Amino acid sequence: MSERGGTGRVGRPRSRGAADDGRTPRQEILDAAAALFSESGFAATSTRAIADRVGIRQASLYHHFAGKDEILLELLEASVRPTLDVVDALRSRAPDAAGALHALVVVDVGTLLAGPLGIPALYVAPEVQQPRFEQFRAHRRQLGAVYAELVRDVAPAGHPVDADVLGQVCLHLVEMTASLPSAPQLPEQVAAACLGACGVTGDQLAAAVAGGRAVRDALAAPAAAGRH
Amino acid sequence: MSERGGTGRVGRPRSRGAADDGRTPRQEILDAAAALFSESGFAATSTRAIADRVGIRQASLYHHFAGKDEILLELLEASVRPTLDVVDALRSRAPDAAGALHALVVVDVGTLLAGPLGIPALYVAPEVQQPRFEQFRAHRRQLGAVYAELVRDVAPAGHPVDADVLGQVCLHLVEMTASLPSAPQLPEQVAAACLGACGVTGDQLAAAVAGGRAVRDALAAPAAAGRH
DNA sequence: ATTATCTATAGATCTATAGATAATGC
DNA sequence: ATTATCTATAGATCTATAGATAATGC
Repeated sequence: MSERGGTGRVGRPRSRGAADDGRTPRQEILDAAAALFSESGFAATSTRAIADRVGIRQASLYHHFAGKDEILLELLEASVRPTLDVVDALRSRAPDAAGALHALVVVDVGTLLAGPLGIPALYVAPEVQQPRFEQFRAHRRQLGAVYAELVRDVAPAGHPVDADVLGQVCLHLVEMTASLPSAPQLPEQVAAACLGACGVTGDQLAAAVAGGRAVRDALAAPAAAGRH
Repeated sequence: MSERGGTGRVGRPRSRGAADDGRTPRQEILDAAAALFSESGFAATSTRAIADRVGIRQASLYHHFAGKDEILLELLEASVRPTLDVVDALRSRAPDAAGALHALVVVDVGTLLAGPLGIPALYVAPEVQQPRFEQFRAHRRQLGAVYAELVRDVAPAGHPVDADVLGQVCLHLVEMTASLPSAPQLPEQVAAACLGACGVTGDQLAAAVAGGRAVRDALAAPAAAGRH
């Protein structure tokens, strides 16, 4: 519908010609910034470096973003939004808390592994704790609250770890996964580690794995129908 | 032996008089830098800000450190050195791998909680992954190797999480603890979570807790004697 | 003489704005 | 007319060095 006129695109051409995949300039900037933030850190990455990597001039960034903060904020939000979008459907379809926790971890890890791998490492960076990124942190807290609730129902009575601590533990384990060397079934492994931390191992763990798989299967098909 | 002359100290006095605790200027700088790095991040903290906090001029930092990198490197090293120093004695006194892992986690978490709480969050920061901090990363890897070995002997056959993954999991859990709100018995809680992730819960966990405590008790007294 | 600080500053950034330019769209 | 880019640049940093200064130590 928009690909009418042919080759040309609106606006002054770039001096270094645009290497054209389908990405919008905005997406090119996000990709370049994600790579550089992961390599060098947010504060150490200049707007100049981002623009160079995209192949535009430094000032041209400001046509697409108000500043560096806005770029990082969008990268952070993009890393939690897909999981938050699916969390209600997931919980409503789960047979029990352990199945829900397993499925949530698998989905969340999968989402993070699908995005730029360096982003979750920035969640705990001091920069991101500052007020200018409060919007992202509120979303992450929202996700953390879900982990906390599930964990409370999963941990057996007498388990020597507080529910609050376990919630944080699961959240962090999920987020650190993107920094790990890739391993087969990584999302499932991390889910098993989380359940273990909550005191669920052996046969109970096997049951939770099955429950988690069922939830994800249930999500795959009817979710699309439910959206209509 | 050095406190002879009385009140005065060598060198030109500070313009804002030195608020004298026992700390050396070098330690004052480390403390100020740790606080600022934790609040704002390494790259975002200027040498000016550090100097201001200490109460000296920016240029005076360079009398004590070659640059900002050296300050961070020392903070990082100070956070792993105590645990590395004790790890051999700890392993040799442990009844089994589970007891050793429990004791190691408790000691390591305790060490990190005793230092500036923001430092472990910097371990995963992109800046610290760069070659200039290789010395610290080598030490952290050394500690990580110990976790990996212990975990290999702790996890029961058929546990669905790879030993490599578990080693990283334990290391990260230990390190994230310093960012948690304080909770009673936090080091022991984290140790229990690590053992759980390795598939050890219930009675086996209780045994490991007892083993871990025995190791730490054994370390407390004879270690001092053994050093003579 | 030695030490720890100071003042001053060069050179290298880095961010964000103002305004020009070269395309397409109507 | 609208859009996406460009060029140019002001103003604000920030790091690291050079050299002066004000203490103590011998």
